[in-house]
Amino acid sequence: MNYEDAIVALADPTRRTIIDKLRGGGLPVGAIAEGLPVSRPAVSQHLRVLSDAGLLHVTPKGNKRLYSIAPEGVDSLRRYLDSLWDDALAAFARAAEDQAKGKTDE
Amino acid sequence: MNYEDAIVALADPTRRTIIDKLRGGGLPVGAIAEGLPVSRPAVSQHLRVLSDAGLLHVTPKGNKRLYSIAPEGVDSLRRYLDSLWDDALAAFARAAEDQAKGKTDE
DNA sequence: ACAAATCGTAAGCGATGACTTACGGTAAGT
DNA sequence: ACTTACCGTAAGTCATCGCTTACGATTTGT
Repeated sequence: MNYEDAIVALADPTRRTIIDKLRGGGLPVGAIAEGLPVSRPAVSQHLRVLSDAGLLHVTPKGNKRLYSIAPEGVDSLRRYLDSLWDDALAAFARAAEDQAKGKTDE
Repeated sequence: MNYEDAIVALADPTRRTIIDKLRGGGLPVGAIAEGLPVSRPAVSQHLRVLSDAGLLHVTPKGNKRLYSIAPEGVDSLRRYLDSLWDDALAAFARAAEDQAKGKTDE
């Protein structure tokens, strides 16, 4: 999906700890909220943001709702950073080369 | 450095367009602000945030100041997402396996 | 059928953040 | 030396965001 929503979603520290809790696998809302310093509705709101950003999958399981990390969402961000990484390295190499050629001014 | 500051810095759309402008190489503040819908001081503030996050290098060049992307900062975020990507894939595979084994409930 | 559990949503509040204008400071040009 | 260009910082304003409490909906258990 669009990496822009994903990066905004991951900018919040509470949402990152939620994501970290889901690294081992899917969890219902109650288990996610357990131990967190915020209320359960707050967690629900965070889960909404993460889902809208394409970072989470939701599977209704009877009474509960299982949230799990969506690999595709993570991958969209990964690809953005990879392209940024490539360009940054290329620009850095070019700058170093210019520096070696004595192009300190211009 | 710490990927947390980096992800917060990249969450802002204006800061992302600034980063995009620097993909080709270092630029002074004036050139960066040119064409942007915000004032030059606003750009300066954004550059400060990006620098503090370890995403930019600053090289004073006489009158001007050249800002360029710091590959190390981008890499810190890349590593975080790679680890998240690995865990997400593993959890996904495990969930698919459990599903195949008929563990739909429990 | 009734009670309890699980969860999402609405409304309201306080804090953070992005922006503007105004100003000061340093380097380059004449 | 004086002016101009380039840039960072301070102060203040306005919108956005994360949080809480209160409530409603749906599902499970008795």
